[in-house]
Amino acid sequence: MPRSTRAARKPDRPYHHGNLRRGLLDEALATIRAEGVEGLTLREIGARLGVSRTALYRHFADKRALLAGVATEGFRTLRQQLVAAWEEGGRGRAAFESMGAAYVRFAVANPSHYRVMFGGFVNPKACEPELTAEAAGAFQALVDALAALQRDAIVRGDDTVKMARFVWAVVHGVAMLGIDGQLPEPCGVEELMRYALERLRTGIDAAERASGRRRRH
Amino acid sequence: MPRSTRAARKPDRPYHHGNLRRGLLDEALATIRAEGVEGLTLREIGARLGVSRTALYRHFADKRALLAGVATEGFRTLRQQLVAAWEEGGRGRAAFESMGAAYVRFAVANPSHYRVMFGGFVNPKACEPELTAEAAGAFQALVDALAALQRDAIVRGDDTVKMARFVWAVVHGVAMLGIDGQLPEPCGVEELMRYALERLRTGIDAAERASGRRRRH
DNA sequence: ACCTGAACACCGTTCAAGT
DNA sequence: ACCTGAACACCGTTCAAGT
Repeated sequence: MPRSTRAARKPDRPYHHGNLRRGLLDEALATIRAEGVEGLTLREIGARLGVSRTALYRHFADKRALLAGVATEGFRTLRQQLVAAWEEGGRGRAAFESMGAAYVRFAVANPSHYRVMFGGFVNPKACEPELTAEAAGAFQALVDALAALQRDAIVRGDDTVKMARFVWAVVHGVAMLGIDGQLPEPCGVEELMRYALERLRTGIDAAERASGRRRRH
Repeated sequence: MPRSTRAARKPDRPYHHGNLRRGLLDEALATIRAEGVEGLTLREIGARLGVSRTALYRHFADKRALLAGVATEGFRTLRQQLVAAWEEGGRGRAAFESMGAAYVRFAVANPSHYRVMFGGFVNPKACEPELTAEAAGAFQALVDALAALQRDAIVRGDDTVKMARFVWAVVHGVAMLGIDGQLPEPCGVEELMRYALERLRTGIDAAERASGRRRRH
């Protein structure tokens, strides 16, 4: 009876499944979220979608390519959350720190997904251009924000990319240790992030630079 | 003919292989180093040691336990290199920065080993007490050094563990990004580490604290 | 105590065949 | 074009049996 909803469309495609690629990515992410990367099997996600276990190979070269797809979407979501934090925070220093908090929050809220993005399951050699582009996009959000702060002389005038990589390393380090369970109370991931932002601030403030220069001579 | 070298010992142990546990750990690490963690198979390391592929289960509960053993030895080596850098550097601020460099150098020189230690292959729940202890020992080297710097009023008087975790996050973040190939030139892992140490310094110097306080009011 | 060999239940991937 | 089903070469792990 719901046949009528299809009547207006093109002639029945006997095998379709709407968008199998989309379904595979969603199901893979759901499984990873629930059981971790090591719990992901192509056979089970095929079964869960009511599809042969080899149907996947029409949409992905192999399992690694599927994981690369999951990682790609992770970088996209991360970038969106970073940009949202930056803009909603008012594009100033407070907004920048809000970005850092958002970064760590994403990682802690999606530990398995984050691990797919950074755990070495996908190598960033040029093989996956979409993944490379999306990862670069997320990093660019950080660079853009930092450049804006530099324009207003809020942070040091160092090489922007270098400074951005440093900030990235800090939040990535906090996130990774948190995910690994290496930050038991007291001083869990949230308190450490708060502290890291404080230390980061006095480490990159433009005002600090002048007084640092003066003291050193 | 080399039978005589065994004559002086206890009666022949027909199955021995010296210390199979030791051999398994060495062979596992060699394989991981050469082919990555995902290239490690119990069958092959058994074959390489001229031993049945189930002999391993006399010494390790399962594959995870073997990996935990490899990780444990990684933390031991890391601690030794950190302590060596600290002591040979003269136990001062320069020595502390030398420790940071040694940390990143270890990770970059042994990427696959480092990933076994931090890649989520072993979970730090109380299941592996030896691993937990060795990881804590490596971290303690950092805490001890920081405490010494605090005693000489070289760095801020903040909670030592919190400060140590922050420094750990920084070097861990730099190391991880470097291993993942996320730090292409310019500004590779070495230059970033140099920059990170600079920013870290003006972030934790005791002198900075006073001037920071003054400026804020 | 330590090791073996066969067996079990799984896996990713290939490929000829179907619609 | 897209999907299937059988088959292949692998895997970690168990367990009764050997010495």
